[in-house]
Amino acid sequence: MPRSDGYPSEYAERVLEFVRTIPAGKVMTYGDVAEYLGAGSARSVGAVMAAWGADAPWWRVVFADGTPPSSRPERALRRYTAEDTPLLADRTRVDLGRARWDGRP
DNA sequence: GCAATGACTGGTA
DNA sequence: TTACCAGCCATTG
Repeated sequence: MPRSDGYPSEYAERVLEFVRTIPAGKVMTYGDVAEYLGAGSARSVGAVMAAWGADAPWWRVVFADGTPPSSRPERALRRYTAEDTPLLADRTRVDLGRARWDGRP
């Protein structure tokens, strides 16, 4: 949910900008985003995604175990199929061993 | 400004 | 394996 003033904080903008740089077929964990960003924490990144993630590829940011966030996991799984993101055998979690982005082009 | 909230994580049992 | 816990910090009321 956006701020009542309708404008994201500077921190939120940085998070969203970085998430948009994650290439299709790759993912990062909340903790990774915070680390590469050099600010905040996994929890705070989650807060930003919950508030502003709708305008970003939120399905490319997952829990540390590869589980996609939100109350709409089916939406995320559909994206992974479309982007050829590697999944685990159960097809409910991302295979972080192969899909985790190192942050380098 | 303070307290509660949560799309987090790693440790412990 | 699952369940629970303390620490974490931007956001909200």
